[in-house]
Amino acid sequence: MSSSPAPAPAAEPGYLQGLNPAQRDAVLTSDGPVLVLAGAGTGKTAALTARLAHLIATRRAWPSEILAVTFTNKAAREMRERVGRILGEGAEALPWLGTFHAIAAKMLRRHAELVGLQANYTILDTDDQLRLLKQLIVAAGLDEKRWTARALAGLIDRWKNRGWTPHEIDAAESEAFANGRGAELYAAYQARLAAVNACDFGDLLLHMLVILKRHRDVLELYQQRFRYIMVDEYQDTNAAQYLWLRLLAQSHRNICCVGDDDQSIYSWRGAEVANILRFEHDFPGAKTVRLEQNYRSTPHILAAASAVIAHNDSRLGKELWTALEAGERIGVIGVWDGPEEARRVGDEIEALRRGGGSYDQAAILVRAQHQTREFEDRFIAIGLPYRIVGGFRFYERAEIRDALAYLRIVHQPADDLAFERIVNTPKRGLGDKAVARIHQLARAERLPLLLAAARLCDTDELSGAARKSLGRLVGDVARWRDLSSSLPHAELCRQILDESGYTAMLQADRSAESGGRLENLTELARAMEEYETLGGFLEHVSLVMDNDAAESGAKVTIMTIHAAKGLEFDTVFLAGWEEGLFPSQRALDEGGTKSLEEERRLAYVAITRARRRCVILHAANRRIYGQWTSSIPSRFIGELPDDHIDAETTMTGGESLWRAQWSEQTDPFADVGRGTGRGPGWQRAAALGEPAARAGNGARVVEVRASAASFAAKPRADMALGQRVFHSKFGYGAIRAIEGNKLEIEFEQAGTKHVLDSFVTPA
DNA sequence: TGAAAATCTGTTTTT
DNA sequence: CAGATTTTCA
Repeated sequence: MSSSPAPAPAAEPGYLQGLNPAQRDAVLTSDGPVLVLAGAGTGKTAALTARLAHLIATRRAWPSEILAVTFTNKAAREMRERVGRILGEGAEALPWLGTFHAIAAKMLRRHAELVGLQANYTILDTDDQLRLLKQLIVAAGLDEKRWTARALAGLIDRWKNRGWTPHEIDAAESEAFANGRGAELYAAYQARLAAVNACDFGDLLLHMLVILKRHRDVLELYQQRFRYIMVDEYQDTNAAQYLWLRLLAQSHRNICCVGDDDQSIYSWRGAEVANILRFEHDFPGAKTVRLEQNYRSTPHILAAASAVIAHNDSRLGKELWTALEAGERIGVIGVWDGPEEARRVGDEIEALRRGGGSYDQAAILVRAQHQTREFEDRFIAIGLPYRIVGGFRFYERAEIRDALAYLRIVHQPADDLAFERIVNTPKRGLGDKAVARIHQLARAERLPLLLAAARLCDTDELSGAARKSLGRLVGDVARWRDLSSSLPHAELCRQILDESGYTAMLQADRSAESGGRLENLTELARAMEEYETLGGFLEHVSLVMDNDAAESGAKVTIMTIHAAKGLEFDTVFLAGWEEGLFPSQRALDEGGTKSLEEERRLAYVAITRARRRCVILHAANRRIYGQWTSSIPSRFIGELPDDHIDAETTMTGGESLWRAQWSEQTDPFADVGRGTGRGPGWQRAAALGEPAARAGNGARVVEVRASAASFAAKPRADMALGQRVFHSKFGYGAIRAIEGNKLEIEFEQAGTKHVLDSFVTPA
């Protein structure tokens, strides 16, 4: 930092300065297996980074001889930057620092042929994967409603996480899908993937695992190369990753795993806490280092978090301590309902702001993504700047995926899924029958769809128009492929979008969103400019799905607890601590103790994100799938020690039970809602005139009084001639005529349409 | 064939 | 309740 020379005792390298004895131990124990148990906020990343720097600075290994694995792209990026800062330039070239998936993808490009792929294989996203599985399920003569693609995808993913190839699935496992046909479908799926030269996420790891197992020479190559192996977030590794590491570490045995069993929150994704619990057994002679001094949180926060996690049984056990001042107790606030929760948090944040705090020092952490909505609504209303992490991702938008499909088919002609996606987008008169023909020929001749399509154009099987249109598409793709070697790919992308008619299609679309879509495509082409090759860009897209586009300005962060792992904020609001929401109903229903313990670890992660202040909220009533439900505070709140909390219940919240009881009895229509699971908030909704309140049979509640016929034809009170309205698809418009509940609306963009009143809102 | 209406379905968490 | 999917109608 300072420009003055380092003080006298600095015979030691800079990267050790500021490290405590335990951290030093972790850094300097370079050889042999090491397990670093790093509690929350104990300077794990600092130690890990210093260790990496140490290995390089002392010439124990070249940067290219170190395998450093992280779980997120963000963590990898951060580590690269920090090592770079310590070592100056040169560390930029840490070729084997990255996520498991990115590293596996890189290796697999080199050895693809060993598992029947070509080096330019496509990495499928979830959408493509589901589409493919659906086709297979239908082809197998199964009812796709009973046996969903989603379920099969989940199952196959689990198998891959465990490192099992199709023939390793035993009958009992296979039983889990379609009466024992699981393994058969898994095998068919893998065959299809190979045929279209593609693999899914799980395959990146599994294929490489298979290669390392079967090909001694490849294994030895990497065993020799990686003198040192470092793994971050070891508690989150799955079986396949574990087997991978064990194979690679065999020769040099210099493996250092950093993790915290109390922060293991990804078992649903195949992570096995057991990996960290049995490290010493797997690597005999392993040294264990515990990082227990916490630099992040106040004693109150730490004590509360420790008390909660102490309720878990299977732990390695750590005792965190801090030298910081006591600070504020944890706030526990009970409110009436979701909207009040959002209002309350908004108020608190504004108060913080008035007290000189900045918005970006505060975060709201939720259990499930849908909880963000309540806050978003409120913050829009009061104009509080916020940012939601996660949720809709750029590369998942339809127009982006369409554009990518065009690029994919140009890059990799066997990519049938990409072909299917674009063959009639934009519309070019190639309907079901034409596509079916192509499929037919492809299957018969064992050709990729694109080639089959080309072949089909030479026959007279298709009608004139379809044939001409298909011929044009096939020709275009061929031309774009030629162009791809000479044209910068961002330019190629723009050209493809124009020439395919995609841009024109969006321009012709007068709906409210089309403008944004065009902008997204411009942005896509711009993003491509940062990549050397088309293949490199496509790989980036599939591997780096994160969307933290450098948001500028001070904003409050709203995100899930999972997304918050590894982050810290001065003030943290933990919303929705109610039974059924957190811990989630699902964890309570299935999974038993194991998943409850995982929920508790999630609670631990949540609390330990806070530096100075942590506020936990719970609401007495919440609307779930549009139904009001009353709820009780989370058991985790009960596990917080009294000495470290300040509990506060708002008047309305405190009344909740009484009020619920009372209104159920006196409400004249109570029987309407009885047995439908509707909570006490129901008549609140009705009283406010929300048209959404419905009885269990789907009829409007008001209908109890009015006859169905008269109600159905009754025009909405808020709709009058000339009224300006908004339609989610057509945008803004004005009512030209009203006929019962049917409206004739002249839209500003989309022209005149006939629409039911329930589809528009007053603007 | 496409758009509008009815019907279904689902809620953790993500590389 | 909202988004996706399926069915219906012009």
